[in-house]
Amino acid sequence: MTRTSLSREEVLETAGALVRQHGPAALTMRKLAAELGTAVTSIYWHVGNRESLLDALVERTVRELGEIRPHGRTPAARIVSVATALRRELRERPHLIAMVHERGLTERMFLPAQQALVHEVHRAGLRGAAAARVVRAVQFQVVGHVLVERYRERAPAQHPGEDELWHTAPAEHDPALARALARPPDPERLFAASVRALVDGLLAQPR
Amino acid sequence: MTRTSLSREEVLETAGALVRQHGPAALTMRKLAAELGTAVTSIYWHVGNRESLLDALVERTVRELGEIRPHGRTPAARIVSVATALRRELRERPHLIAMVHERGLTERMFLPAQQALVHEVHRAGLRGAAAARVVRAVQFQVVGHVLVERYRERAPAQHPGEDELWHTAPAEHDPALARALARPPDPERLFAASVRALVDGLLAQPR
DNA sequence: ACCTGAACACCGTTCAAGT
DNA sequence: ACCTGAACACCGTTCAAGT
Repeated sequence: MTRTSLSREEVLETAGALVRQHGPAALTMRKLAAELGTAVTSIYWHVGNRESLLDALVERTVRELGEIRPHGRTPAARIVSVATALRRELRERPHLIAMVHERGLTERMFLPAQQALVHEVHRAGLRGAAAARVVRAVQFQVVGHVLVERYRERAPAQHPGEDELWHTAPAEHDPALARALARPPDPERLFAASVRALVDGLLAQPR
Repeated sequence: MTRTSLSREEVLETAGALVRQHGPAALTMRKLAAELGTAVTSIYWHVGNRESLLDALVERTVRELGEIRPHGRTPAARIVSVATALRRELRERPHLIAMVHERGLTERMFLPAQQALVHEVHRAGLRGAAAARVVRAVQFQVVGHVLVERYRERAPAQHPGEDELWHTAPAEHDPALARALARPPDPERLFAASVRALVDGLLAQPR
């Protein structure tokens, strides 16, 4: 059983599918070769080695990140809409962030959202270093939040029997607070509220 | 050359040192055995396997996390001081966060700071779900920020020749903004400003 | 230009055998 | 109770040999 000749494109395609489904750790050269129906060593001819294969994969995924169109009336609302859109883009590619960071492409990944943010922050009347600060703060906030969210999702059981631990200090006298903290957070709402607060706070700060 | 009999304690100690210096990926059972001067298989008798060795390491590090004492005058300042202290604790254990998350111990790691935060948020006059939201938002903010910071530090070159990419849109007419964004951010100051803005925004939100 | 299998140096883990 | 080496199934990568 022979197969049509292998191409770099096909290697990337198949590797990408494996990463999307099972994460980068599950991408072994041998499994990839099996999937492709070739000898392991053929892959090396096309993509060099595992590391540069992943590099190429990340490159391509980053390029895929769509342009971001803000919407909303107030400057704050428009900035929040950019954050929300960025979060969605990142969550659609669950393995991207970590891979991007490991390769030093964080700034590059930030770009589409950054341009939109710069525009909106400018519209909000901020200039220079103050404007840059807002842009950066929002970027860090979004990426950080998505990272924590993803970690929490992958995590098993979470909070092993820590209900008891809550019965301390002020939480005792505020059962609604204790209950709220015992429940797992709703990341979507938490994200919206946090970004909103961050942006409000930043725009209110002295310049 | 024989050695005094191995103990679980000694295995954890040595493994911990290796992880602190070179990260969890560098901890191989064989290197650890070499370090300890025993056969690889001896380790298995004491700690089961690599995974439970790492579990134990994380357990112990989480327990090490110190209590957090807020300071400052205003409620906002005190909450920010908790965030800052938590950030410091986490940065002192650079490999902890990822390992904690992978093991579903996020909530546990949050605990010391959480208790302090609950107390301060209560003092600020918040109750119930609104208080919980502030606590969670600050926790996510801190952990997320530290994660992004760490990724950036480990990253190589960062922003490969993207100065040009900046010469677009509004940045063109605001050279101070363009310059500020071209420079790598100062994470310490960015963190302080972000947390401050977040807390201000949260405390100002309608309840 | 492209593909191959053999071989090397590394992993984590199991197991029967030692004391 | 504790330690050992041999062995197994996996890695990524190199290389000489094929077409």
